[in-house]
Amino acid sequence: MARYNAKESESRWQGVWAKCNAFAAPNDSSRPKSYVLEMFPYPSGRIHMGHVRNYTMGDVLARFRRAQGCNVLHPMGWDAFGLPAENAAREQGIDPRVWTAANIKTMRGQLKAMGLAIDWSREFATCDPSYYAHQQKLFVEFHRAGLVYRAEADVNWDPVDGTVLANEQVIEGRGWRSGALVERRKLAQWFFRITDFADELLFALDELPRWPEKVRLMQKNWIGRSEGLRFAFTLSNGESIEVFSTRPDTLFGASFLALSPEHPMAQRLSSSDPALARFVAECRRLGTAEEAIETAEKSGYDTGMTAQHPFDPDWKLPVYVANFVLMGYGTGAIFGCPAHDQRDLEFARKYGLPVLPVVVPEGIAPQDFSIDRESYTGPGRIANSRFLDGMNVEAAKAEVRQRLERSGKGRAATLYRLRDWLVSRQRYWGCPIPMLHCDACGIVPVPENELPVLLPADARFDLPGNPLDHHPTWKHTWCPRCGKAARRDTDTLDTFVDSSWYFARFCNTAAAEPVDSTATHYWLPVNQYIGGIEHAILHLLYARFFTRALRRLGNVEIDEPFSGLFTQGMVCHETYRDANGQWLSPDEVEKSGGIARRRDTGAPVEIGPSEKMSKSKKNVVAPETIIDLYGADTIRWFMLSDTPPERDIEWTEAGAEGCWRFVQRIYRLVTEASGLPNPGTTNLETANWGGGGEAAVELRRASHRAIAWVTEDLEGLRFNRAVARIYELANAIGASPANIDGSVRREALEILVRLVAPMMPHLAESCWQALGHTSLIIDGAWPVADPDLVRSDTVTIAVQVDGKRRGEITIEREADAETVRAAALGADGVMRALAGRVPRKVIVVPQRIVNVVT
RNA sequence: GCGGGCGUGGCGAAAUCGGUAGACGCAACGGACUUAAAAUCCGUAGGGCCGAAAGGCCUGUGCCGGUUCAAGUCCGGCCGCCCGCACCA
Repeated sequence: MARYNAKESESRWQGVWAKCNAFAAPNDSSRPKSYVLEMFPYPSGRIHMGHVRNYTMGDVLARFRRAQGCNVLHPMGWDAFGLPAENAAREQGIDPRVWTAANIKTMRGQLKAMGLAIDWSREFATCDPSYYAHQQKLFVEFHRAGLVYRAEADVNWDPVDGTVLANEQVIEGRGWRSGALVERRKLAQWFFRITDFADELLFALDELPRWPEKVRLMQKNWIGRSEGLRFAFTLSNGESIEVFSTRPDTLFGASFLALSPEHPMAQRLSSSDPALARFVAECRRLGTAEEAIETAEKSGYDTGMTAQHPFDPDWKLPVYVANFVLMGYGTGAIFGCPAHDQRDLEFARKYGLPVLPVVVPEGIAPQDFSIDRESYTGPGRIANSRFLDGMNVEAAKAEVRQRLERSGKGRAATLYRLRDWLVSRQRYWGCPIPMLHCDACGIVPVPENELPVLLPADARFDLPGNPLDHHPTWKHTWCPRCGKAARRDTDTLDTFVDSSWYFARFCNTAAAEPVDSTATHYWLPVNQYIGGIEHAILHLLYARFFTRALRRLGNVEIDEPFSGLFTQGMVCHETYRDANGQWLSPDEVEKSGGIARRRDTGAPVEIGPSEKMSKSKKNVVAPETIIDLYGADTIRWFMLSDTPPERDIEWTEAGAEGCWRFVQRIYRLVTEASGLPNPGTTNLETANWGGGGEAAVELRRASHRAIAWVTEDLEGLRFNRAVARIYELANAIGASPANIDGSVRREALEILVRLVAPMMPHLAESCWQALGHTSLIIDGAWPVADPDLVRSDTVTIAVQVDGKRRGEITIEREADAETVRAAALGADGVMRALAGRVPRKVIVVPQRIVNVVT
């Protein structure tokens, strides 16, 4: 019996596909287009199981769409700028270009070994000057359009990576990459005006039905839109201070004003008030230790000043500097209404300030309502508020707004949590910012005919700091406006800029312009984007912004880059530790009967929980090892089986073996089938139904049901269910009688092979050939189910007595209710359960169930 | 604290328009083939009870309660786990 030789088959078919350029996508076609994209990889060195899962899912979809007759764009590239290359240069003295190119070479080979249906002619790396040149053009265009600006701001400084970071890149007070505690610094930096699009980016989330709810919600929260009122209080020293509030309806419940310790006025006052200066310094100290924020008690410093209530000049409120007021949000100053804000309440209790409820829940008399430890933030009627009394919250908000606007003290305002995107990085291995600093002319963009600004090839990495900055000559140039000496900007762009438009460049990688509008008009938006949830905010928000910016500049016509988004789960594995608590890798461990031992010494090993594969816990399995052992189809099949794609999957050796057995099983079913008519000569009308006739019909039904189910499951990216359906069909074929009609068996086998093809493409080609075909299965159409075979003429339904299953009946699908009722009452188990009792009621749900109620 | 998601066999999971719970896979067990092993094939299987068997009965989807002829699915209240944001005015 011939075993399937995966290694031979896979390299052979990969060669055949490459030779006929099978996956090259023309930029125009009469076929409908489908753009399938997985998040492109960072060339870290080797592909890992996460990549395998990601690219397998995308590949199944790309091949499925291709079989359905689409012109499919499925490209691959490299997110190739970034710190690891620069760190390698520092640690090993390797040129980042060389390091990156070597990694790409290795990883490209590994991806090709997976048999991905990729148009490799479109491949590029973001570190290619031919890519970043266009990015520099876009930067200059953005600058001209006012979408880029330079500003001095309090920024996040990552002391380990030695660079600033955007807000999105600070996770729990730490740098997203280094994990170092982020410090605040005041620096002049470049920003993208993403806040210009805050409303668009927020509201358009509702028009992305094929995005996960979770991601949309995360983006919504990140943008953090709140509507309210900005208005001023007059202080006892004659100055005025502006606050922002979403609850102007509670203005008569105010009992204090509070400024952020970083507020300019607090800073100024502290210069003549040493006690305040000490308080501000203390807040700053605690502020950076992020763990402290969580538990930090509210505290404040009474400035001794008072503020006039906007509606009553005789009502004076104390003015504090308080540790819980943030300078980075709103105006850095608030009015405190303790009864209706928990933070204000805690503050008021500590300093003995009044707590006056002004919103009273419906049905409670104002005098019966008081606040103890919990503030009240629900709806209700306004009380204790003069002209607002009796109104509901919304009406009171509107009334306060109108009065303050009329008196010129305030105006409606919408605030966002979202900040502009800081894109400067004090690093070498990135896209140079094409800007010059001239003492006479100020900031001057590099003229287009001098682009690209190339990275110097002779940078030194043995000095601390930014290599571009301490390069002896690179930054010195001449100002294109006045001709005098000027300095290049020595910062490079955040690498998230590189990945914010690569999907548009894929549409035409040879275009003279950054974005070919004809090609993007044809291909964009991406029909299905697939990647990890870790980019829910970062990359996906930036790419959405970039697309809108490109549209504003006339480069693209769409608002949203990705009409469908799928976030796949991680790949996990059991963890192992020896008696000393040292982590062990799976290949150092031998398992039998649930007990694990060291392979070398036989010493016992403790099996830990399954966690995301990571080098630190050594629970990694290298994809190339598995491909080498079983082939790409086996690893692909594993990634699709059992676990829903959005959940974390656990890699197990036993599961991989099971997949390998199935590969062999399919091959055996195909190669051991006998009595098959030649391809194209089957005749299902005149098939010989004698002998195994009933079985033949059953097999045809199983085959066509499989088509219907697998098609539906692939449409919904429910790969695990599609896999289960394919197992069922294989089981049905295996269980069918040996003498079954050859035409029927051929039909079943061909359907099986075609359904398997997007998932295990090499095996499918080999089987297709073994079935006598000379064409490639990748050129075959997706099978279509015969509806008459999908639905059978009879149905088997359960019969319940008082809600408990007591029997089942098989009956004509279209039988009327009376017939079903009679059959149900006559069923064995039903008669027994009734034991002569007369049913009170019989509920018949056609084609589903019968329930007999006594 | 706020927001979201999830709790189903030994394990991954199906069943979401309320209608036979556990499809399919992994692991396990029994058997066949084999000198033996591998590979393969057949069979068993939520738990419990009755029965020689065929089969039957009870019970079961985190817990408590409700709606319904019927609840894994809907509603109310708990418990547990995971994720995101976190003093955002």
